[in-house]
Order: sequence, then structure tokens, then C-alpha cells
Amino acid sequence: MLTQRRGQFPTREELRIWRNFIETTDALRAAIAARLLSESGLSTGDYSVLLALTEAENGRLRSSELAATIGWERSRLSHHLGRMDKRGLIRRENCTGDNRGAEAVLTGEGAAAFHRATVPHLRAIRELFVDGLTPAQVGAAGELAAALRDHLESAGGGASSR
Amino acid sequence: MLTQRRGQFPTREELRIWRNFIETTDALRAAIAARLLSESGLSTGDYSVLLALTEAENGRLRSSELAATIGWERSRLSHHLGRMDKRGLIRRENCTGDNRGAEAVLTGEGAAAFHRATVPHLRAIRELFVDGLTPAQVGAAGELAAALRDHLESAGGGASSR
DNA sequence: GGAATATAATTGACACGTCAATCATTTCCG
DNA sequence: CGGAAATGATTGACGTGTCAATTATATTCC
Repeated sequence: MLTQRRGQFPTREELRIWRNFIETTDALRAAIAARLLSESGLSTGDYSVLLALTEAENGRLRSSELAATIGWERSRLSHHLGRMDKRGLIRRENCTGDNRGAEAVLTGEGAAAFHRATVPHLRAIRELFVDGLTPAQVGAAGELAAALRDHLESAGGGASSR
Repeated sequence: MLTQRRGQFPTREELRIWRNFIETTDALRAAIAARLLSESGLSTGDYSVLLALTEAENGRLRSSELAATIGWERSRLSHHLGRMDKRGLIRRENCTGDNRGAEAVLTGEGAAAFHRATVPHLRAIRELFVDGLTPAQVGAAGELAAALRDHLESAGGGASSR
């Protein structure tokens, strides 16, 4: 209680910045996602999955590897693959050599959708993110992200981590 | 094609920064939300609603005003109030003077939950956001947010806005 | 070999968000 | 007045995310 670091709470100004920061990044994410969806019919989740499969050997990946690649929980991926399967963007196959495994396989339709999406998506990132900042600010964004990420990883992000 | 501004697409480095930035802010948001939930049983949505009601005259607000205050769509608020009502955090009443209106009223239980939540929530914001950055970086975060927000508002965030 | 355990993936229940109806009341105006 | 349009709010359908089981196969080790 003695050793409590400077202000237990954020100052008014810090709080204002926090709210602004989190709301703005949220709006940015939503705007990019909306553009992607309207221009290609893909959600950002779809895009991540298709990107990973496109870059994978033979357009196929074991479910758990795919989850690790894009940083998703297993059950989230499972639900999402179910929806993508229903839409014909991917196909599920049994994993040869390990019968409990499953592989997600890129379909022609999935590959086509991904290719239709990529150019407009990159353009949206440039227009809404890069073009809104000076080069110095883009650099600052990178440093900010790195600092926050390091801090999160060390200081424990989760709820149960302390 | 001649007049195309500097790189139609983000550079490799810009793209790396974009991904890092968006993933990190997402992880930060998730971490703060998880802390809030585990420490108080409230979601960030609950918190926003309770904050607005707490600050309102008599702990009550007309539904549409509440939506405007916290920047939500009406239907989103309606769904959320339904869930909060079921949990006893707020109560719905008819709006005197305009029978199509509805008011959300803070219950004792809602007020108590909010008060239990606020200190740990502010602490989490300090620990996970403010403490992860130098004072200069906090300032940079504010400027970044302002720049991105301005750009989003002018350059059209939505999908249909061009 | 065969039970205990670990691993891979799916499932179900539920919270949350968006969009497009829908319903009720009020307001506008001829 | 009375019907058309505007306004306030809710609802339903569906995509998405999390958590806690559950199912199925592999591995381990006695």
C-alpha cells in the first residue's frame, strides 16, 4: 500500500485517451470488415482462414495447425469451418495417419473468393489506415502495438492470470 | 493509372504494422473485458449502459437517448436491455407523455453491480493500457486515435459510403 | 493387452451484434 | 377529422465468439 505506484487510477486525460483509442480502433476494424464483406462477401474470419489455406501446402491444413496459424481457439475454428463448409468455401476431410484429426481443404470456390477479395481488401487497408496517418504515425502505431503486446504478455492479459 | 497515388497497396512493412496493430488492440480490448467480467460479472456493454444510467437524472433514460449517449444502434440496445432486465440490472418502464417510448431505469442491483465494477475496471485500464506505455506513448495513442477518427469520418468508414 | 490418460475435434448453450421486418403511437396535413 | 408518413422500440433470423461438455482416437505404462 506504501509501494503503490503513481495513481492507482488513470487520470481523467488518460481515461479520455483510452476511450478514444479503443473506440476508434474498433470503428476502424468495423469499417475494414464492412468493406471486405460488401466487396467480396467474405468476413474477416473467412479471409483469415482462406489466407492461411492459400499459403499452405496443397491448400490444406490440419484443423489444429490452422487454428494455431491464425491464433484461434479450436472451437471457434470448428464453428467457423462448419459455416464455411456449408457455403462451399472449404471442405473437410479426414486426416490420413491420425483418425482423430480433420483437415480443412480449400475449394475452387474458396480460392476464387479469396482472390476476388484480396485486392480490394489491401486497398481498404491503405485507404482507411495508412492514408489516415503520416509515415511517422504509422511507425508510432507499430511501436505502440509492440509495447502494448509486450506488456500484455508479461503483465497477464487474461482474467485468471494473476 | 498514371495519376495513381503512391503505392496502391500498403507495403509489406505497413501491412505488418496493420496486422500487429489491429490484433494487439483487439487483444487489449479482450483482456480488459475479461477482467471486468471476472471481477464484476459485467460485460463492457453492461458497464456502458450502467455508467450512462448512473450519470443520468434519476437513474433513468429514455431508450433512444441512452442509445445516443453510448453510441449504439437501437436494436442492439433493445436486445441488450432485454438481457439486463432479465438479470435484474435495469427495469423497463413506459415513457410518460409518449406512449411509444420506453425508459430504462437503474435498479438497486444494477447500481450496486456498477459500483462494485468501477474500481477494478479503472485499475485494469491503468494496468493494461497506461502502464504499458510511456507518457509520450500515451500521448501518441491519443493523436493516433484522433487522426484515424478524422480520416474515417471524412473518407467514409462504411461499406456503402462511397 | 488393456485401463488410464492425453489429444483432436465437435457440439450445445448462451452472449453479443447487425440487418431487415414489424408493431404501436404520434405527427402532419389536406 | 382521418389517412399517410414519421418516429420509437421490439422482434426474428442469422453470423459470430466463448465456455464447458462430449466424442473419438492415440498414447502410455503397468
